[in-house]
Amino acid sequence: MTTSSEPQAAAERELCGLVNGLAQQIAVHVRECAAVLGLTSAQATALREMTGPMTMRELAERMSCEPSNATFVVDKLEKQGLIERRAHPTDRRAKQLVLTAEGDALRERLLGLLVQDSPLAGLTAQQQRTLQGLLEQAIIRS
Amino acid sequence: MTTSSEPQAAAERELCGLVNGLAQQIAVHVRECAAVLGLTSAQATALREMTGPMTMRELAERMSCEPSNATFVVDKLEKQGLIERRAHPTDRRAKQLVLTAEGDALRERLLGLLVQDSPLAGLTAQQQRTLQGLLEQAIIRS
DNA sequence: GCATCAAGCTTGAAACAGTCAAGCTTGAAA
DNA sequence: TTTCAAGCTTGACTGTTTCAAGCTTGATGC
Repeated sequence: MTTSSEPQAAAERELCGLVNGLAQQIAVHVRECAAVLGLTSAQATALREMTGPMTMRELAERMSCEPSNATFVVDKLEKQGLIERRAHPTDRRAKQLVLTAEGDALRERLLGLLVQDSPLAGLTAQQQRTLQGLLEQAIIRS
Repeated sequence: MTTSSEPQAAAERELCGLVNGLAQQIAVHVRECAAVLGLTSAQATALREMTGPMTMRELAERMSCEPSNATFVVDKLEKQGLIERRAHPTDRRAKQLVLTAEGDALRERLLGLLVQDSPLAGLTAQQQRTLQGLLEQAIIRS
């Protein structure tokens, strides 16, 4: 049995479960916020990652999915008039994605909703800072 | 603009993004570990939650999904000979899910893989304990 | 200049995930 | 025993995601 001989592994398992639980709660939260604005989860993720003009590939990487998937999601956002595909200024192969005025406004509303009542609201400002530090370290390392 | 007048909100946004990033990394990690064993993410989640015999409903709750979805996933696991639907000892309506010997062995391998190279491996034991405390508080509150 | 290969994006097919409504069997309670 | 609720399954449907294939364009080497 690895259980009794390696308590460290057991602790990591438990922590892994906790992070998974939090991740799931956040996923639900994102879906709910997105639904309020008439978006799906994937669309909300795309909108959230659109911090500025970028190419399809960049967006796909930020969403950690295939470019073909990004194509699908951007299609939907474009149909809703939230995003535009423009010609890339220097690379004629690439598209430059730009949020429209409505897209930008909706993005602001989305970010507001995401913060509100988030699963992290139960932590104090100090605790949030601590958590942020740990997360940054964990993410950078991997 | 809420940005300049509310620095607190900006900090929460950043933290929210970090948690989302970690959640995504973990999702990718789970998928990769599952793929090594010939499983999908949902199948791996089900296997991970099978800490012992339980009903379909219990499993669905642990996976935080609908029972019909659990039916779908258990079907796949059953086809692979990893899990069995038995008659429930006291309630004839319910099924009792039990891992087969192969299912149990695969579960052990999965848990091992999940811990290995997890996005949390970059933290010390002490940091992991701190993180665990914060996550427990965040999850309980919401 | 031109051939070749790689990069960026799209398309179509397919699998997977997830919800919802409807239906069946069974348990529990009036 | 009648009625209602619980457990599970099925089927239809939507959304997500991946993969392979194909097109255009950029970059590299001859």
